[in-house]
Amino acid sequence: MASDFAFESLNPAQREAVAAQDGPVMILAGAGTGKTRTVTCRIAYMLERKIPAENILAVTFTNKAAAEMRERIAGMVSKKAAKEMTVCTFHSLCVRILRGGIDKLGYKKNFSICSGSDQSGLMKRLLVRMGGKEERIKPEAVLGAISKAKNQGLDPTDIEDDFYANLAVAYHNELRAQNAVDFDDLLLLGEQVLREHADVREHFRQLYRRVTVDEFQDTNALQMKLLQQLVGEPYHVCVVGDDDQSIYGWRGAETANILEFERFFPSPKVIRLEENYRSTQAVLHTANSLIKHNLGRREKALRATRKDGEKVRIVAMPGDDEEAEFIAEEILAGKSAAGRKWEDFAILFRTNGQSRKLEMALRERKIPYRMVGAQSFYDRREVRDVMAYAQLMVSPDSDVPLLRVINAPNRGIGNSTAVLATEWSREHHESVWQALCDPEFRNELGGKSRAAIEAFVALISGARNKIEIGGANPATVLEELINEIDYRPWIERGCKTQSEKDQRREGISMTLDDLRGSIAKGRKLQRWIDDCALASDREEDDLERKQGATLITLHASKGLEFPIVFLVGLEQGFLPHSRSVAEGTVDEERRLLYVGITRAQDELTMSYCSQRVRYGQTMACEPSNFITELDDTHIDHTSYDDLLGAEANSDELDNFFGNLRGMLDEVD
DNA sequence: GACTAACGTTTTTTT
DNA sequence: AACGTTAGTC
Repeated sequence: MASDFAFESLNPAQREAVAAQDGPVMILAGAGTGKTRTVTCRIAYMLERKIPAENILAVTFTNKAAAEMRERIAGMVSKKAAKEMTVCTFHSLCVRILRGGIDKLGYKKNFSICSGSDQSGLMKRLLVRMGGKEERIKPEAVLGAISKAKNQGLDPTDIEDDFYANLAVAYHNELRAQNAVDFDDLLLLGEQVLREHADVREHFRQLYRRVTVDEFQDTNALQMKLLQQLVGEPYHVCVVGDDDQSIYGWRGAETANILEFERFFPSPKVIRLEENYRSTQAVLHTANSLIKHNLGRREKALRATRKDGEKVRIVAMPGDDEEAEFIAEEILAGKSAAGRKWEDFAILFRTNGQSRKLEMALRERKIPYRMVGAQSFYDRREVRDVMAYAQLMVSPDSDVPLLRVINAPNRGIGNSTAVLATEWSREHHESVWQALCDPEFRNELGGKSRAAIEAFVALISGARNKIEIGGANPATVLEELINEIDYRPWIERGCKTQSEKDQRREGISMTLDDLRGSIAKGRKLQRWIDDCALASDREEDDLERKQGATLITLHASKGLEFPIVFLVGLEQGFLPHSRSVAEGTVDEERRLLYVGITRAQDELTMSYCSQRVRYGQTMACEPSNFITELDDTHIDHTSYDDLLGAEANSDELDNFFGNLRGMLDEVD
């Protein structure tokens, strides 16, 4: 037997999971049952058994989760082994597969990945071209429909709405012409190349002999197909998940994958982890009483290993201002009275828009906090622009980045010229870049535009030559280019506040530094661009560096835990969200709340408001129906007013609520 | 083509 | 309330 680094600290079910190394394995791991620990131990044990690290693949849901898992394994076994394993998302796995074999599908190997605002920009142009502008269709709506179809394994031309189907075709052709793919194409083409090319398939099956898939409840039909291609006999595949925590149905996730796993991978060993180590009995009981209301789930007996603990509080708030103030004061009080760290507190909400008042309340009290989510770093304008220039260094024929920066900063190539160039490129079946280089096209233009275009072409070509012919460091070349075009002054001119300016400047330098670091590690420019496109993860370093209370959406909170949790906005329309009510997906909202509740280790406070400001207007709110579904055994129902009255005797709080009243009066 | 002012829209969740 | 888009002006 191996030197059991962890065996003795595991419970019997966890031990069984670690020991079950061969053939298909399904681990059904309820919230807080030590899932990550079990999975990392299981992989560490593989390494212990001298399975070569390069044969191990672990697929996670986010890049951050991948980094974490790798780190934890590194802590248990050798750093070297952890480095040699493949731990990544389905999407980055597919990039890996496609960088080697996409030419088999008729793409050039230097394909680019179109994501985020570039994708919306492309769709927006298509809407204009195809006359969908009058109907005020949102590009994101079309992209969403296309994405959904692709992930369900449908052809986008099958989309019900004819106009959408046409747009889907145009969108696909456009990407195809640019040798570009979107996120969904990565999976689609990855699966296709494995399915159609036995040599590629065998290569990867030989390479990844041991596959683990985390957060399996969030995989969709397409990812399941991919997994089937990737895993051959004798099916050393392990999936880990919890159907109660499936919250990505809107992205095509199918809990059916959990139920159907055994159909694809015969007679799997099924192991249940049901002992919850995270939460108090009060929290867990409350969570269980809620999730019970979902039909068609795998019944689970989640057992608390901890004592009852503090009662769960449900607080009725007059409005969202009071809610924010109350929580901020609670954090302040909890920090000093109970000796908690800022990091012990988390505030969970349904939509990103709900964070603003909370942020303000925290900032007023100088409570440090970190916002997880919100706008992705990589979708910030200046970052996108810099990356677009980087991409032009690699492949100037990519229209999307080219059109993005053709006039950023302003260089005298306005919209009308850009449209002319695009049309010319379409007529001549070439890229926009090629059109710009074409003397015939230039002759069509006025002298001013022509000179501007010639300068632009010279700029990009010059930079490309420095890298390709001169062998210069791409990071240096890009930095010089950014300086040469006076990008910084231009972007700063559009800023209203100083902090905005600082932010932009920081974004630019962080991007350039990141590239420099990546190049220093010996990576190619293309690789860096790929990593950025896939890492829609937030500023990871920033996240780890920054200390403080956590503000986070319910979705992003999955997999995390906090000693003290505030869950706000339990109102009809927010939780469940009105859209989910309309679409008949309230079950998923219930799971979302379940995920939120089970994040709490020691204390949980949920709140709802009678009114809330939306679109600058005050609106009345009803308490969420979910509240009535909860079992009250461990719940303390109170209201803002109750707490005001009850705490009136306490000196330190007296002041606070006095102040609060004062503020309210001012508002009124 | 660039800049400004008025207008209208917005808020689900993310690889 | 705040942001992005659009129309109108120089």
